[in-house]
Amino acid sequence: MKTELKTSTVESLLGVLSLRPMSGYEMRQFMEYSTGNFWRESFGQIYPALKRMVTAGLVTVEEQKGDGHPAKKVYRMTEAGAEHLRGWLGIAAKPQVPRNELLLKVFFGDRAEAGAIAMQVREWKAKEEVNLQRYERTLSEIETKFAAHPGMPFWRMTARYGIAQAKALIGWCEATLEEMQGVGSREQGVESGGCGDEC
Amino acid sequence: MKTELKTSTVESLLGVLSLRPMSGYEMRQFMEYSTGNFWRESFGQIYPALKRMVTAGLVTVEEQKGDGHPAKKVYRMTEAGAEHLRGWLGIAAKPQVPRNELLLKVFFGDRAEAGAIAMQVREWKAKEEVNLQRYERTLSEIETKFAAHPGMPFWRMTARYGIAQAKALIGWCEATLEEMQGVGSREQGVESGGCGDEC
DNA sequence: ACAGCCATGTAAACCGTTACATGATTCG
DNA sequence: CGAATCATGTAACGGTTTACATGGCTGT
Repeated sequence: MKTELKTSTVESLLGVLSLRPMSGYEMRQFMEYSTGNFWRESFGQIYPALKRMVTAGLVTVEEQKGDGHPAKKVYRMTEAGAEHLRGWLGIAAKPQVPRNELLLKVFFGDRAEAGAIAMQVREWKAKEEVNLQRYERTLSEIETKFAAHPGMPFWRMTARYGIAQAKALIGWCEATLEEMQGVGSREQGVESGGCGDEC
Repeated sequence: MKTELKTSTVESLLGVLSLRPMSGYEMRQFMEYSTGNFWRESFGQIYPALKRMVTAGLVTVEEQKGDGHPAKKVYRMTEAGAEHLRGWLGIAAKPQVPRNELLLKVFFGDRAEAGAIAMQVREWKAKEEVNLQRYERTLSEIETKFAAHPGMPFWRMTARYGIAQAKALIGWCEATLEEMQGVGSREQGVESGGCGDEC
């Protein structure tokens, strides 16, 4: 029934518009502080997408000018848009190609200068600890400020996801750092990159 | 000192070549079963990158033909290549833009058909459980088959990362599913996508 | 014979960010 | 008056996947 979906820019914008009518500029701002930890769109994606969405009848536009601000185009989701969003919410998310540069560096850790990888793991741990605190603040903010909103339980779930993930990563960093104490990548000996006959 | 790095295709190939000389085809195969869970490259990236790497003096090529197989180009890392790899391993990994489509759907969960999101969380949990088992098999395989390899401790760390992550996600899925029992997205009432004045 | 793997490469399409261009308003 | 923010849009660039083109060898 649906033609193959390749990306979710349109759907993420519909999701935001399902909360209230907004301009493209506001949509980006909204995403930045709400879904910013797991989804964001840039203007280069948003404006062309909105144009297509109008053509497809998923949204309507209304220009607001002359009320003090610069001209603003307010988009409003149509019933067709709501249906499109519902349909998208019902189908499984496409699995994403995994790419984790830090893990790649860890994997080749014995090729690195001694201590180089451990330092990065420490830095990453510090960053995740900051993230964890932020997620926890976000969680309590969601619970207090949007207690009455029907979306609140779902927003809370996404915040808890961040918390669970951050905690797991911090734990992994600690275990990894402990193990790296006894390993010592390429202190001596392994000097040539020319590759002997290991493997 | 280093000119700005934009991507890590070249470095990932150097990492693989630091283990032993290989053809482009073999590099992809190797990545698929070793770093496949957090890093992979496609032929469309690999072959052009190898060409550039030869020009830059990071690797040398040697054509092997007439030994039964189709012609094969075996690449070997140079000392300059090893140095480049070491340099890259020493600098911090660029933070990646987060994109998690499932979380985006959870966030807009109250706009979905009742049960639609819960079903996806269940499916995701099942998938992560399969992953977890796979990571655990990988871990014991690494420990037994490569016990003597200097890279082993690092490979083991990446496997443990997968295990830690999978466990955290399974836990989150369970908590989320339990909570969704009491929520019930848009059973009745919220019919219009036209957006009232919530928010 | 045909499928499937080995092996290399190119071209097109797509996705996405960043920079640029423009201009109004607001606040210090 | 200048900087920051509001606001919309386009162009260029770069990264990545997918499909295509080619062909030999291996096993059933």
